[in-house]
Amino acid sequence: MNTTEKTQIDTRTRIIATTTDMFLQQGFSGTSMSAIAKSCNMTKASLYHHFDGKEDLFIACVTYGYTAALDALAKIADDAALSAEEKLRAGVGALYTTMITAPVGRMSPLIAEVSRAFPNVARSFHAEYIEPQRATLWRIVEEGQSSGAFRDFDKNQFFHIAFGPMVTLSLSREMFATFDDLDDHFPVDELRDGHADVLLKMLAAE
Amino acid sequence: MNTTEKTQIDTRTRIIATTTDMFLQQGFSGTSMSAIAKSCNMTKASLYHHFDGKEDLFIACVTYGYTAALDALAKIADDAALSAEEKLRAGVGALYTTMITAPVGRMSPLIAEVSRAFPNVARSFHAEYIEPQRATLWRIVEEGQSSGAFRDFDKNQFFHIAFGPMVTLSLSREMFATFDDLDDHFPVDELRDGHADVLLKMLAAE
DNA sequence: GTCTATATCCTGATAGAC
DNA sequence: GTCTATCAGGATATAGAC
Repeated sequence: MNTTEKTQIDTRTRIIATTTDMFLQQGFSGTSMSAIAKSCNMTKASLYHHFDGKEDLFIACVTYGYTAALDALAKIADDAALSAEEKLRAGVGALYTTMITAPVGRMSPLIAEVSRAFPNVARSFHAEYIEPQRATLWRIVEEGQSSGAFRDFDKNQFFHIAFGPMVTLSLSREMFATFDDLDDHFPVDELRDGHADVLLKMLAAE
Repeated sequence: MNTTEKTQIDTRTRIIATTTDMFLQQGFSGTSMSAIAKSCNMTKASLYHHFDGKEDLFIACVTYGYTAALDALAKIADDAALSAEEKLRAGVGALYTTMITAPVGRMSPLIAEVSRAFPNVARSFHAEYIEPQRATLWRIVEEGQSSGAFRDFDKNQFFHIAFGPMVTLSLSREMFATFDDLDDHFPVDELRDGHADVLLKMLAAE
């Protein structure tokens, strides 16, 4: 990799980081290309040199961090030292971290915002992020089932109860971000632990 | 009520219905006042005669149907012929209907979209819709607890597991509305019934 | 790769006649 | 209560020099 390529990548990454913050703060439509360029200390024309347009830039922001989030979950699923119950609890913890603090998770409401205008954004989000995540989590459940620790449970039903609360928590925290008592209303750690308890009890073999 | 007042209300209602559809289809920023006026077969100036501005119109759309949704749940909570378990199941059913099919529920992602620009929209949504809904549902739980049918359970924790899946389901269905196999991915009736089972088992006295 | 300058269009909102 | 006409500003995006 020569110097030019490295600089290109750094600039792109820098733009993505700045833009992600702005999208999360002000939404997709609320963030203009002019404002992004200004925050990146460059002109609009330069910005358009690095990204084809606003949609392209948005996709780059959403996609950035996909792999890190998926790898973290996969690592837990593959950890031979953990039991299925321990994996499930750790996996739920990792998912909460991703959804509440990582851009990928916090961007979900934004994806809903743009999904009608750019349906392919929603499609790729589903195919490249949602589905792999569900698949990895389900591997953990199946392992517990074959070892006799977990009972049979409908797959979609499990995802409904497993992902529902954490996605809603993320949405709520974005929605009520202006509340000064946000953590009293939505205490992440406490809700996460209680949620894991419910899931484990729900799956426990009789 | 004289004729003029009646006409005013009808026009307002007509605008609200049309606008709600457009907001749900294209988002808040994706729907312009010009487009709304055209869909209502009037000019922008006439539209501005009925509503102070876009924010005002949005609030009217979100608010429309509040009372109907809250009354439906309250009626179940007050039904003397039902046991706490039956009330909970019926209440969950009513909430699913509201969130999946009624504008109030489907608008949630939109409220997240505009909440940074108009924080008071989020505040009033929380105070006038979320809180009363939680309060009514919690009355049902408390009734079951005092009759000995339900065990003790942390309030926020319960809401986390109760509302999370249904809000996420609504969000997902808006997000992936362009999928042709939407009902295969997110079958409402099935997920609702399974969710109610989980909640009842979770609350069941030992 | 970054700049200045510009094109083109659309936005929310209003004034004032009827 | 509805209209025509218009405002001032901002949106995305591009052309072409350096």
